Amino acid sequence: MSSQVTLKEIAEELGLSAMTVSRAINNKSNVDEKTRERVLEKAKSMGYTPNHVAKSLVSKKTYTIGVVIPEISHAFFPEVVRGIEEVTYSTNYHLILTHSAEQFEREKGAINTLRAKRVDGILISSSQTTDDYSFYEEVINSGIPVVFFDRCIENLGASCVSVNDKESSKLATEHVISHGYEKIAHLSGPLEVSIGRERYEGYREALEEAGLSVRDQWIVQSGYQEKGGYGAMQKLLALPEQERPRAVVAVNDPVAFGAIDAIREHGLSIPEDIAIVGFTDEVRSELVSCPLTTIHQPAYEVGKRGAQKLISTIEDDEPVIENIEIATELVIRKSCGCNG
Amino acid sequence: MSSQVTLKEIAEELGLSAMTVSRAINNKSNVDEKTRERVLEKAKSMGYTPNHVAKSLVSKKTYTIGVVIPEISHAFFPEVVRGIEEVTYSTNYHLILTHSAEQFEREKGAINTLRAKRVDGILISSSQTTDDYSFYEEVINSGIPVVFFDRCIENLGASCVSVNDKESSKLATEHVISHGYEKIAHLSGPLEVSIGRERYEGYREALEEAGLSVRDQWIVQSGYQEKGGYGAMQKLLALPEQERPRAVVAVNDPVAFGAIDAIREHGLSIPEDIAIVGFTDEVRSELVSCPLTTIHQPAYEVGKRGAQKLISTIEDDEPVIENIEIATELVIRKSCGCNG
DNA sequence: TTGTACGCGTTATCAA
DNA sequence: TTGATAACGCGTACAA
Repeated sequence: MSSQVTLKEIAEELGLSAMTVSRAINNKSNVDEKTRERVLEKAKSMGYTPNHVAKSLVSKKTYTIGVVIPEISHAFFPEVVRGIEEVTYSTNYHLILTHSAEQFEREKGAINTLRAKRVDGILISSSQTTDDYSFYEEVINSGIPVVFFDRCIENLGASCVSVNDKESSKLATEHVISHGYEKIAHLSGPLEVSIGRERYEGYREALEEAGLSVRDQWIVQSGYQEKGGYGAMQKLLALPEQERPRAVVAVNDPVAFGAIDAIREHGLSIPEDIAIVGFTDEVRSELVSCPLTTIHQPAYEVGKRGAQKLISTIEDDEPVIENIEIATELVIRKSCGCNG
Repeated sequence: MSSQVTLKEIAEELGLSAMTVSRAINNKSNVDEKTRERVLEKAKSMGYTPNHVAKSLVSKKTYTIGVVIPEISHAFFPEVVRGIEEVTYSTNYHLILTHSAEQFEREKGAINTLRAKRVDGILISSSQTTDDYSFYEEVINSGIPVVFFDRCIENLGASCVSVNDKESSKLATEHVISHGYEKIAHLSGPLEVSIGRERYEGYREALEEAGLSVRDQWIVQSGYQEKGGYGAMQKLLALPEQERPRAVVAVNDPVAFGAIDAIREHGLSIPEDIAIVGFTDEVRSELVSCPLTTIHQPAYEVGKRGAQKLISTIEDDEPVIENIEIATELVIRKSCGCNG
């Protein structure tokens, strides 16, 4: 923060008070037109830039929101950020981007610093290692507007924007079932986080309603990353052949890709030996050698709605807390063996 | 910015002065141990969060840097942001992300607000519609540390982190030439922006050194996006058949993808009828139906080095201004017809 | 060890 | 229309 021209300096140059200069620059009505012109000219020639830090100190408003993202590498999130950015841009807010790398400690640190920076609100997608809800409760109770997106913690008094995870997961699973598969495994996220739990429940419900057995050994925690998917799939492949699943419902696309690697390394092919469906529909999904059947998640829309909800929570006198669900779409490609 | 607990309030509760509380919280040595404990406990129970806005006003330091990105949708940039974030995280800075959508006016607005927010420095990748260097000059002369990345404006007194664009482009072009192609077109970025100009020059030099003619009609401005590549390629395809190029060097991968669409729609195939090389090596490049030969640009590294350079510019007493070039790699796939 | 005074750049308020 | 004063929350410099 290099030393900058201040209102006072402009005032001295002009033989005015800082207050008048302030008024002129902020287009207040009660300034003589000539005075205003003199001030504006001088301000320009001196290279004046208003100091928002000082403004924020008195106004208690920073026009900045914090965004907490668990994994920048997951292609879903940059799209979300694009949606957020579009909204903040048009509403004159700015966005501080933080990244928890799926570590709750890092996430807590980020949130605390965002609070210290007095952002006007925070958009959070919680990390997969989240376990301490009381932290969120404190944050929310402190009065700072919070909106969760994608990975939500509900019933904490904060709004939430996500897709209809459970239904979507159920739909994907039903799709697999309807094509005759019976031995269906699930690579799941941590069940503490909304998307992990809901997608698991969708999978489970689909199986139960179809009268298929839900076997514990077919439900393996994979986390949300490729590596986790790879490892989890290896566990499934290590099962005796007759106990091995014939289809896999993955919690998201990266996990599905990891699983696909494991399946191939095992000498099996997709979808002939094992069918697989994902959840996200990221860039790679339609391009990989066996295009992935998956749930299309409108990332941009999630970001946009999340940002809109946060900003209305910030600005409205009596903000409504709500869970917003955004519709997904089942995209049928080849990996489920139901098509082409 | 909800109303928050202040040092003064804690002090009143405890019958101390705000100063003592401040010292206790900031771990200064000259505080009685018992007092410190009382303060810390009270601060915690009252939910105190330090106010960085007030701190920044005094210290003239925000521990925040601004990042200006031309196009979030281009997969290169989220990777860059990941690199930046890694550095800011480990150095205790934060990152305000702005997006110019390739519009210079929007970029100027973003930079001005970042200055008003008193960020400690700005990382800029300029938009393709940039035409007014005097704006950058003013910004840099105002004393705020600036580092350009990827799309650089040189000789303005700011450091720059980019890949060796000219050499890389030359290398890619030479590769095409070495496989017998002679009619080689270039889909170029705006020549005002460093990468546009340098990649063009690399292309041109390669042709000249090989004794091939550089024909104006084979050099078409495409911008940096898919759509631009599509349109530019259509112009080339509209040429009389014998004047039509047999190979295309695209300024980046998105443009190459756009061009590929145009070529296919024209009923031609790649690489048989027209060969093409890109520049970026983004996620999709190896996955598309005809994998793209391209220059691998280490995006994460660019972000990391850019952030490091910016932060050292901020913190060093006598910062060195330099152009940092990061090495690329030619990745040979199928689209150039030279392989597999 | 603790406290007081002052300033950071700005604006709200009241007075001239 | 303009100006003086105080306040926002904190830390430096000095005094007690």
